[in-house]
Amino acid sequence: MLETAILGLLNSAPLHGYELRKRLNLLLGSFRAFSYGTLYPALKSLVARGLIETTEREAPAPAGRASGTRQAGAKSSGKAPLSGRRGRIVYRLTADGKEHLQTVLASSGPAAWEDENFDVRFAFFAQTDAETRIRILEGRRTRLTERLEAVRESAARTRERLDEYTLELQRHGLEQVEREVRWLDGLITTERDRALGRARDHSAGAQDAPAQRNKERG
Amino acid sequence: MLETAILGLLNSAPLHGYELRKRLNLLLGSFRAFSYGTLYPALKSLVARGLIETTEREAPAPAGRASGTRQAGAKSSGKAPLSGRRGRIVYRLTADGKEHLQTVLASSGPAAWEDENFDVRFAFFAQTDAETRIRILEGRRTRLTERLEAVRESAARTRERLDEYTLELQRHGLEQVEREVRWLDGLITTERDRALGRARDHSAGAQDAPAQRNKERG
DNA sequence: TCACGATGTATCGACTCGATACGTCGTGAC
DNA sequence: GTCACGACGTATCGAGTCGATACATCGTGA
Repeated sequence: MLETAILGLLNSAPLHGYELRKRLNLLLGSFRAFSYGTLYPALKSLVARGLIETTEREAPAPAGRASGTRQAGAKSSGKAPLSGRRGRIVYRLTADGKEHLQTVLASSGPAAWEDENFDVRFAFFAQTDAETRIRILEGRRTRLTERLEAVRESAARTRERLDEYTLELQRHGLEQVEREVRWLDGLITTERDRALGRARDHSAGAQDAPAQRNKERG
Repeated sequence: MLETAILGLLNSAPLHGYELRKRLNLLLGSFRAFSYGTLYPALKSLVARGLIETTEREAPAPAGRASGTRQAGAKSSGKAPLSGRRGRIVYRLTADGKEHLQTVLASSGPAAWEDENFDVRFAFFAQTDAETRIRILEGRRTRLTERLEAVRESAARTRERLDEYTLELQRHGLEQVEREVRWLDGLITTERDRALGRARDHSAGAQDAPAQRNKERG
């Protein structure tokens, strides 16, 4: 799923690795944080498969012996030769990459709503059509409800022999998941309303409020 | 941290791998789920370091050639020779293991409140003394507050160029962490009250209510 | 009788993280 | 002036982890 995130970000603008990682971790907020040990191999793989390409703008290396020991002395070549710091490697989507991204963003199978994928898919909902959005949200909701059920049942079978702290940990975990389900409910409702409003009456373009109208649901 | 969880569970009773994993995943609830690919190497390492030992009760292998190809034919040796299914490998804490576990449970350094350790430490709070519990809860709280601050600041610097869904994802992530902080607040309060009550007045043993009195703080 | 699922031990490949290395550049303390 | 420090920037390594899988036993029920 890192790959999808990379493609999604590069779809807006070409970026180099460092910036890519910053935006990635901003995008996913407090959910996940990818490290360079994950990012660079993924970039390499994407290049190898022709989905992205490197465009070495602002590279100070003249030609040949690119990453050699490059003797000191290039320091005096004036400051800011183009505009950036140093030879960064800027990545850009290829035509294949764009196509692949569209395919992925249009998919709404089980893979889209598993733990490790959902937040990335959600982050690019703006590039996903409404039907797919709803299907993914509903799939995610079902997935969480199932898990809730499994944990509850499993806990019911072994309740008596757990100490208070373990119990509290379980209670808190369940509560977090329940809250997540309610969050999804709000999003689904908003999406449905939007879809209906758009279909039924699209002349009065006033109530086009975005998806976070579900703030004050205690 | 898997190791601490294993030692903590084996401190109550000797267990075999399969049962250990079940309890592990019940213990950590919806937080984490360790797989066998993690569990068995960890067990092996613990045995090698002398913190746990195997006691092969209920083993059908007679002697020698223990894990050899064991020809079919042992099937007719009567059902339920002892009580269990098959030769399981039961693990048990050694004296060194008990000592090590006590040392770990008494520690309250930064390692105790990081993401990957906190829930395991919390799950064994019943075996941890009150002072350590409070220190870990407060450390965890500080950690989360710092992260909250960092994400908020980082988001403030780049707010304008994010679409509604990304924004909503961030908002939701922040809210989850805020809720976690409030949960910790409730636990810390409860722990402080308990410590005070125990010190000031320990004759009226009626109000010894456990730690989940913070349910209806919404 | 025999397929299936629960129980049980064990490993492999792929992925990810955190630490680290190496290097450039701007800034501010002294 | 210089030089330490931190931001920027690319890259890899070891350790830990997951999911899938393999293999084997046993009870149950079609």
